[in-house]
Amino acid sequence: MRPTIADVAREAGVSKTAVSFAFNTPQRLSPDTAARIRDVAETLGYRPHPVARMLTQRRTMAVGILTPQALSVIFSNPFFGAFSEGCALAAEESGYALQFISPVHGSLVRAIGRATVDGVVAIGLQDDHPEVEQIRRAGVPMVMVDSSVMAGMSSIDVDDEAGARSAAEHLVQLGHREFLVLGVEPPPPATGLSPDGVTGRRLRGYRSALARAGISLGDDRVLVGPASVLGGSIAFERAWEDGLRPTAVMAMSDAMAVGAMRAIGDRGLGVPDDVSVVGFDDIDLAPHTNPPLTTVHQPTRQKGEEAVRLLLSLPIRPEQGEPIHRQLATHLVVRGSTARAPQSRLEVAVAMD
Amino acid sequence: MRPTIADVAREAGVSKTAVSFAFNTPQRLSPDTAARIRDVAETLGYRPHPVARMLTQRRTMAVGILTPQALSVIFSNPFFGAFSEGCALAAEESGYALQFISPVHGSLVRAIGRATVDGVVAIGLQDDHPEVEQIRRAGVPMVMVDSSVMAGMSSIDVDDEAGARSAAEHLVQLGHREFLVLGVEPPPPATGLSPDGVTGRRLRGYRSALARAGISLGDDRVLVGPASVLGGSIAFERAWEDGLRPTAVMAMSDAMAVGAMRAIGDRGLGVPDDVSVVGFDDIDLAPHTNPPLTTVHQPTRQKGEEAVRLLLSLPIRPEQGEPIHRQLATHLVVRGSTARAPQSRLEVAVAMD
DNA sequence: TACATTGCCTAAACCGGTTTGCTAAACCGG
DNA sequence: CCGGTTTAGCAAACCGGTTTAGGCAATGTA
Repeated sequence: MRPTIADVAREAGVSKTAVSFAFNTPQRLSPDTAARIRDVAETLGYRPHPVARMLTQRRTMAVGILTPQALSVIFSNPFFGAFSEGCALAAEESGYALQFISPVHGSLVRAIGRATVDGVVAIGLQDDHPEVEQIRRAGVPMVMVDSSVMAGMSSIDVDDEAGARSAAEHLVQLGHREFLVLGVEPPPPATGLSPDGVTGRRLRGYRSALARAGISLGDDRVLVGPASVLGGSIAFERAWEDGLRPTAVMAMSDAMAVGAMRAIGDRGLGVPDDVSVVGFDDIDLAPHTNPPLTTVHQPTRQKGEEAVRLLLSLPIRPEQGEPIHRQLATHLVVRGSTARAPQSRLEVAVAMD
Repeated sequence: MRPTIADVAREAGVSKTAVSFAFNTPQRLSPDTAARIRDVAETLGYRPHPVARMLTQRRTMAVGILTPQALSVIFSNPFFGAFSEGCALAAEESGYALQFISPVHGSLVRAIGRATVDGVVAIGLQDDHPEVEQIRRAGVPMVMVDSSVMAGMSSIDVDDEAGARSAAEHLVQLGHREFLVLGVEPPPPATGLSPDGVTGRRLRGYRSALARAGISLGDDRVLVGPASVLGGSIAFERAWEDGLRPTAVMAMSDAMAVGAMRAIGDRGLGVPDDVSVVGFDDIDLAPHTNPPLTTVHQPTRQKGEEAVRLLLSLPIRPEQGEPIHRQLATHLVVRGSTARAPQSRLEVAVAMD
């Protein structure tokens, strides 16, 4: 049986209070009493029970990272890894632990109900997510990342639209006219593509750059899928089977971009000679893909860091104080996966055989 | 103020017990009483306090993943991402949450002391880690992953030695004689390289294959560094500056292998024409690096899954029952980063200019 | 009619700590 | 030697739930 504070008190011949003091405010005890209590505790192998501590102190010293997707889906997404790293950095430097909150049996509300955290960083939650309102009512301080701006909630974002625009401009300048967009699919409970979500914002960026060049991007040229290598290659395959023959692919995640490159290669085409590909995120491995990936850089780690820092600076009572919104910059990084558009569609067709 | 069970009880005109029943064992209440209590709770916005619940039920429904490294270091390691994914899969299917436990101010014991988990999966803990004994005494059920076998502790491992051996054999068959090993550095508190740790086991594998070919691998040809792209390139640079001119690099992590390939490229050499590189792990992106990485595959996700499953099947009292050890297989995956050794050392020297 | 059973609900103890309010002894200057 | 201040430590209340051990009617049984 794990020893409790009462065991230590009995063994040391003092009150529970004294034992508590010995650990938390030793200066309220005579030095030798404190030392004796610590000794007894040590030999008994006593450690204050963290849960009991949380209950009385009314804080957990943990921040939660809430995602609408199952953890088993997102952990190997390098973007999420980098984001978590940033969160961890800021949390650790303030002595906070990190807890991941993901849907329990599909319910985020239930998950948040059983989470023992002092605050929550929510990433990728769509505003039309049916549970946001309930989550907000939970009364936990919260920072939204990569969501649409919500009333009363602080947020951290990046300039998705500008980033996407620069990607599309780059391709337009290279002479491309036939585009395919691979979007990140919102998790199940969402009904569709919110124009204010990340996917919507990036799409707007792509479209505005293309429009300026007189190109209109039909909805049939926008495919969505999970943000993974597999998701990217499946989406490209589907587009191909639908008869689309793009010379340029704009993926909203580097993982999808890599998947697209693979699918393109499987079709016997070359990147960037036959098809150009540009990603989004600029993950650590982007410079080392084959070919090196042209992509929109976003400060992913910094995003995590700032989110947690902002969260920890928030007042305890969420109602108080104005929400703070912060937007970080993005920029295009040109590497080897983009090149001039092939001379004619014919060439592409020939290359296919 | 967050409503408590007492508030609901008062409002509904029943006892706290009744409210508790309404949520946990409604069949002990008349249907309409239960319904009325739930209604009141709903309008008050009551949710049972998770910490209080943990305290009375003596369980947290969470499993901890313990790493000797700071989270801000490992989250963007794709290997760890995949491992976590496996853990998350097994945890989620049993309704458990996942918590990450990393050193607090350098102390793992302190970290484990404040962790509210029902069990721990410890990954990469060296047996000579000064705190293992204390951790064990914490009395939490625990499964060790990628550690040396410890008395009384269940464990999940992969066949590191065989994997490493197959990598070295492959290179020997390609005619290589000059090797460089890039090892994974154990985290700070460890004193040195334990022969029983992962690094030690893999090293043994490399050496045994080389020895069979009459090649001895001196300690000066084994460099260690952090398991990251940067760690790999720095380690290779150091070796090069020390005058080493290997034709084959064996890295104990894919991230390091990628870093080495980059450093090799920076020196004006080509992979695999001038230098062959083989990694370890087979991360998702390994097929998509430039060139595609030859590497030792290990079932990383499965390792996480099995670790959590084993943990959850363990008896509550750690002393009871025989510890279970399980070893998963590894195998070499040959891709494009390895080739026949260059004809002579001279060629390499020429290529340098 | 007396007695056991069942259904519904409660008071109080408990989980393992922290915090508040207080007391008794030691200490202090005058 | 006295009143006032520290110092050292304690008992009890508290955090917010769950669980145990009944209590009280209504129902079933002899």
